[in-house]
Amino acid sequence: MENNLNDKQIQILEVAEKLFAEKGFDGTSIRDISKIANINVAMISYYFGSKDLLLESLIKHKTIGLKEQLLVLIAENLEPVAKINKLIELYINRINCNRGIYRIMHFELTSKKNESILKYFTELKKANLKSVELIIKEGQAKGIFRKDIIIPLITPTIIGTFFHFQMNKDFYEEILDLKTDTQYDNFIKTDLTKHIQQTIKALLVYEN
Amino acid sequence: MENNLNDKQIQILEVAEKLFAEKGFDGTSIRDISKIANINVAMISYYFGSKDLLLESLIKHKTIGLKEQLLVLIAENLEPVAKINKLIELYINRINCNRGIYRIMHFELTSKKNESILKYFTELKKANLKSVELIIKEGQAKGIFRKDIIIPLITPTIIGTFFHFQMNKDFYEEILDLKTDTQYDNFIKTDLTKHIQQTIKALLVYEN
DNA sequence: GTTTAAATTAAACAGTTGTTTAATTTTGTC
DNA sequence: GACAAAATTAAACAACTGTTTAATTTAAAC
Repeated sequence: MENNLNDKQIQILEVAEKLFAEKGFDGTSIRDISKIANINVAMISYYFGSKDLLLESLIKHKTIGLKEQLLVLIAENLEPVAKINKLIELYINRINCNRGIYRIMHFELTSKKNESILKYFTELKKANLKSVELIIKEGQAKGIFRKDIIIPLITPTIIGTFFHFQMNKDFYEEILDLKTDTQYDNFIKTDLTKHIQQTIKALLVYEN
Repeated sequence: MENNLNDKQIQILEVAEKLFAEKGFDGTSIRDISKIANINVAMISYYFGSKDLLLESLIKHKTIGLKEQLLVLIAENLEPVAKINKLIELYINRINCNRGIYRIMHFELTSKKNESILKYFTELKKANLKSVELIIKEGQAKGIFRKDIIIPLITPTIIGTFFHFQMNKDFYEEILDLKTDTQYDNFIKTDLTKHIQQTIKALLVYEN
């Protein structure tokens, strides 16, 4: 919760995020980090206490603000479908801008059983789920969305689709002929986002 | 491709899969493996050459047969929707039975740039995509499926949804009140599978 | 300018890592 | 039972791991 991070600490976190995302938490040594960040190894222990606590700081540093973003969205006066679409955009954009950390969150946190950070995550996920629930129930009350839906399974479809795509970046770049990073980013922002929105809409509104 | 693995080698792979899935590739030492598998450390190098080659053997050992399974499915005489549903079931079942290895595939293989194994995977994915393509185009030809769909994005939705769910097992167990492993497995086999099938069907058949 | 705290450093620490060695045991073949 | 190949072992290897130490430099406060 504390934000007392100086520039040097943030710089270290930046490097750590990049390396953790590239090579995994265990695959990255604090000497790797210190070398690229151009600092002494001891500085990491000095600032963060340990490698584990460094990860904890990193995650907290990168996830603050998400809850607020969701609350703003919910308060907006939008049609249910438009609201869901905006939620999807928000998720994709958020994850896309913080590729590194979200990847770490998925991969490392299932094995690492750091009690403190695990609780933090559960709370984050619960808040997310509550937001999605609110939006969908609003749509259901208005008679626009189906009612035979398991709401907690909506998020896996949104985030899971995006994640699987990101996870297989090289493959989809080849298959979809996305030659540059800009093309790839564009595809995410237009086609992939639309695909997910279309999917969720079809699922929610579909009437047989 | 070679199947000349004796019982002891397979036993080692079994243990390795379990540990890699639990603690990651880098998080698992060959001593961890040898201890649990009740063998000498040197046996791993003796049988597989190195830790990297052990992973390679493991992956190849666990993915043989997938391509054939898909070909059988395609040849079946089924309605397009039924075929897609069966494809989804096949994916989920396959991944569910090999949780460990699929998790490794996603997390480790993006960082490890083992040329040989990466090529193997690309080929596997291409074969998968081709199968999906065949089924969907069949449905399109019959006028049942929409034609404005980016087919390569179907797989991410199927597998991504499932994966994200698996990745957050503890969370969903709590949220959905799944108290035992049997309940959890049951939920996957019924509700989650149905959710994904419903999602894909809505996406493919939906007419606005 | 002196004093005090913070920042930074190189070196050392004790474990662990993947791998190799060389010796020994087990197994199969004749 | 003798021989050769395969399997198994304990020990050693050098490199790397996260962390701590104690000394030194820098910055801030007075």
